[in-house]
Amino acid sequence: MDRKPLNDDAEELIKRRHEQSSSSGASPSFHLDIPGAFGGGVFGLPCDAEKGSLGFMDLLGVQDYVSGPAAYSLFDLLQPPQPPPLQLPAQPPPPLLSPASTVMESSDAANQQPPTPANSSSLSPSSNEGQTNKTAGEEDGEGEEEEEQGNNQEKTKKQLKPKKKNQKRQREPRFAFMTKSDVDHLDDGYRWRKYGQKAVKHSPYPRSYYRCTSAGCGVKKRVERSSEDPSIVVTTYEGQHTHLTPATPRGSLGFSPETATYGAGGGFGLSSTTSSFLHPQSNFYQHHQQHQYLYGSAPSVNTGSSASASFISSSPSIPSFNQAQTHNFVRPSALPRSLSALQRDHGLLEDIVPTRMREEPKE
DNA sequence: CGTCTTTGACCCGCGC
DNA sequence: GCGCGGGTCAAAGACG
Repeated sequence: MDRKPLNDDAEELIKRRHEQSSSSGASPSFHLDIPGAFGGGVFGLPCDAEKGSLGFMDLLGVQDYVSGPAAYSLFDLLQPPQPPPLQLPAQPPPPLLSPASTVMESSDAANQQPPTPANSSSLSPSSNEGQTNKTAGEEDGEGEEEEEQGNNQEKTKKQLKPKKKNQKRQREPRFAFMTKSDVDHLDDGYRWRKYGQKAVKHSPYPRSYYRCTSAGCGVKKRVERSSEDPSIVVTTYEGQHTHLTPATPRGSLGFSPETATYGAGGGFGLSSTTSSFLHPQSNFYQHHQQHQYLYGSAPSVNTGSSASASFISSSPSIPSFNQAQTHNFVRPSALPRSLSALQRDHGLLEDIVPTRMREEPKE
């Protein structure tokens, strides 16, 4: 499937920005203390969405950040309180809930596409991207299915897919978040199969590649530990889940789609009922308790718990998970400050998070 | 027995 | 054109 490195247009943009602003210094890291975060919601977004004042939205904010001080694109997008999509979880719920800093793909951001919750499956960036490359089913998500079916044999040889050279492959929307944890692979409720591991150039820690095991679901995620701060795990999700719940309630959360609200938002669902979905038994829950999530953009919300997480996203899809929260979210008064951790990260973050983003927003 | 992880090889895009 | 790095495949092994 996707073979293209993280070089989407967006990414390039990001990189450019990154270069441009590569200077900076350090920014204070965000620590979001979300009280119910881990106990209550999937991503720490407890039922009270509120707490959220920052949650996902923050991410969005970041996005803007990336795109430019100009605006809160995602924010705007999300603004209209949309009915919580209760259906497809488009985005994989990152173990943490509140994304702190998100970097959206510039292209998307620019387009400001409203996140379509329901469309999770089609997360298409509706705009152009989708068509451009995705044509023949090269996509991760749906495309994969086709490939698998039809090309299995051919594939045997390993990726032979003739791809059009002219077209650059577009990657699915991606978003990354950082978590402070001892565990690399956080259980986010979905089932993932590890399909590769690679050494990361600037990091002593390898990067692991996972794919959602659900049939037809091409969501992928990469997990990498920050070289600078081994305690930080950077997880990048790519694509949107085409199924409601974790593929198989096998080990993770054994909840059914119907009950899982977390899926509602498209992944990060933070619906008010979210809390119900976390079972104390679930690994997820445990993780929350054990890990700290760093929120890059979060101004201090805080409250009680000590969870910190940073979120970075480079995809338009992200919004999807926001939606759930959309109705409750509050526009962060302040842009994401900076992710100290991110700044240091040289791995995925580099690709995904523009330096600028990591820095303090300067106006 | 089925599923998942590990691991080496291969392919691709990009920079030089 | 070449080399590098990233991403993916798939066989083999490990595990429950």
